[in-house]
Amino acid sequence: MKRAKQQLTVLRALVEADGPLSARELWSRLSGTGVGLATVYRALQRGVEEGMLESVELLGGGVRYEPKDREHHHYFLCSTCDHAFDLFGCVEGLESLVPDGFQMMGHEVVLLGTCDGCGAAA
Amino acid sequence: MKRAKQQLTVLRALVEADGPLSARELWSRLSGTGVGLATVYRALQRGVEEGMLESVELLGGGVRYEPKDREHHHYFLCSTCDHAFDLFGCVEGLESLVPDGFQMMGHEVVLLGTCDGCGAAA
DNA sequence: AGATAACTGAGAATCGAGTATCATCTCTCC
DNA sequence: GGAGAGATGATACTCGATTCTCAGTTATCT
Repeated sequence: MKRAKQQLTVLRALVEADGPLSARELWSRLSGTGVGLATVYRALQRGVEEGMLESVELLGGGVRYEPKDREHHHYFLCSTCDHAFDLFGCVEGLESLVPDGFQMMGHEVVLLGTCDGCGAAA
Repeated sequence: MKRAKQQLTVLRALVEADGPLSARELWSRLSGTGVGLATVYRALQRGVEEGMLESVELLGGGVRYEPKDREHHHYFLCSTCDHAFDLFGCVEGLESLVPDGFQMMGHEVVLLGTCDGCGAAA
């Protein structure tokens, strides 16, 4: 097995994904390449430090990572396979929800349901 | 210290809160009453089993609990004090984000920023 | 009062996510 | 070819959240 550019392997997998991936999720996609979990974490941490990646937190706990160059977007979280998909576009009317005295700095929208693959299989 | 209805004490604190609380958050609000952390967890678990409570997961990891009888609502998460506040009202246009083949069963909206107290103090 | 079952608090045990360590490997530069 | 720096994989470790265990407490019923 080749050793050297494992971190690139990790970043490439992230760029090719259709949504943010958790460290474990990424690792399981790379099983077969022999990349260690520690290397995945190292690559992610370094990607964030260097500004190429950003971490996102959705419902369900874990932190996920994706390339930083994507425009503003939200996520669809499949309750069956637990995978998060990017959704481009945004919603209106959020400001009207903010109570007096509160300062809104950002927002997060997550749609829940079943994805293409899981819905078809069910 | 009286022993008997500690579980009720826990549930009452949850009903009086202005948003969902995590087990720890709830426990710290009950410090002074002598309620143990295990009792808080037991009360929460039991409340969920009996259908009085529901657990919600927001960004930031932890699970929070709130009474189940509240109407559809969303949350404002204060990045300073990390407390979640209920927001009543909802947003439009979510369906347009759903990709073909995906089935949306629900959605979650979280506004991020600083709450009344934290914003005023800053 | 006495018996019994449910409840409780404290702390130990468990679990998963993420980090640190270390010996080995690979690349680069002489 | 050899030395040194950085990268790597396996694994031990840390940390926080949650659950389990157990002995003592309290409520209920008689």
